[in-house]
Amino acid sequence: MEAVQDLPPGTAPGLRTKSQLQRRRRILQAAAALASRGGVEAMQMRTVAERAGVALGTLYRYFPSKMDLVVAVVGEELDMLESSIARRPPAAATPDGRAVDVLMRATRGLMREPELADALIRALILADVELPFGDRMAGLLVRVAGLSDGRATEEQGVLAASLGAVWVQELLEMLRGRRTYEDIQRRIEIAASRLLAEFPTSRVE
Amino acid sequence: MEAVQDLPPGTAPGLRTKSQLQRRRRILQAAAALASRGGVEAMQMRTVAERAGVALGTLYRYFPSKMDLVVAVVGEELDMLESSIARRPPAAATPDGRAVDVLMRATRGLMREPELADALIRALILADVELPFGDRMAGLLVRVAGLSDGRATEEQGVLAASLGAVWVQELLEMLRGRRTYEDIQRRIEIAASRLLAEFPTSRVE
DNA sequence: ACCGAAGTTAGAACGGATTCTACTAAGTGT
DNA sequence: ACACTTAGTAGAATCCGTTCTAACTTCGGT
Repeated sequence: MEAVQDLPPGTAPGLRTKSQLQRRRRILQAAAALASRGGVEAMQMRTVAERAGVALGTLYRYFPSKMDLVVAVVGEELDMLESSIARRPPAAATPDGRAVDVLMRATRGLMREPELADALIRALILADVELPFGDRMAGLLVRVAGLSDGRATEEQGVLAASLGAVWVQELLEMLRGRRTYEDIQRRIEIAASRLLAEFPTSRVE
Repeated sequence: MEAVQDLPPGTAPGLRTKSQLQRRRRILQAAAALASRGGVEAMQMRTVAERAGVALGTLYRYFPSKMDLVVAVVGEELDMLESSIARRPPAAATPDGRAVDVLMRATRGLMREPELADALIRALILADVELPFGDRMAGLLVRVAGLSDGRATEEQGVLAASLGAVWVQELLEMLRGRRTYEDIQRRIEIAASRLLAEFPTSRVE
């Protein structure tokens, strides 16, 4: 948990050779594939290593713990969400509408692989690691809500983070079978309308 | 072999003899004590059993998994919070003020035993178990916000649950060392003012 | 007082994450 | 090419949650 010196925990900084990048990719791919079947429990470190054609020790060199691995997988998913949003930005007229749009798009994405989603969300919450997940999601929401990109006020940041928290909670409830997609949509809309509607200062469409 | 029907997983229903109640109490106490030191990892099932003067198998008979044990410990903490609130209800004038009051009181309580808090929160979020935690906290907030006790509208429920989600998230951040008590207070106030201020019926200001 | 069911106990056994060891392969500077 | 640090491999070993076993108690009913 401590001595993580220069290995790539997050995205992929100092990987020297090409074969290392490929190893990393193979590992992440194997992990995601396994998780999207049986969930966390199917994604066993031995199995991931084997499936990635890598020794167990090597797997642990790349990802010091199972959590780190899961966090990395989540990071990739987030990348995909962000690029999807860049490709087709939310069109709703109001800030809260756009935020709901993004969150529900992410929800649909996760629902496609419920086992994976379950593993990811739980690991995220558990992680001791530096995970810019909340921050990243909040930043995404702030941006998407159409607020001044660079200079969101603290209040805006707090509100976006709050909406993110609510979303995560609802996802968890869904994974526990206590919410349907429609439930989540309705509830997120309610929360978003309170949290994000008409920001104090600037620009409304 | 299968039909293990009425063992006390949750609170404490059908415990026959007095000695069983005492065993249960000793177990919970040992668990809480251990967790309030080294956190989850210090609260090992073998250690709990030993410290409670009970065989490992017995521990597992009372609490079928570590999670169940943690959930039970949390339940006790919640009991204490609720009775504390009954004893000295929040005095603020507005619904959101009262909610903030309750949440910050709970926060202070948890801060007193950070390791315990950490273990509990994480386990709770992870738990597959039926845990009326979110519901219980949301119900508490609804009640405390001074809304019609029995007949909170769906919207009110959603908003209270949302505030609960935000609070849990902030607690997690605090346990990760990324928030101070003051941070949390400020952020919860911001979220609460949006989520709970001026419920349909009673408008202030 | 006795029987059978359910509760306890000490301890072994199992499974999966993580760590450790001893060894081999690859890359780098000279 | 040569020494050397670094990365990778196979597999044993360790740790902890959980399950299983076999014998011992406790308790309620008769």
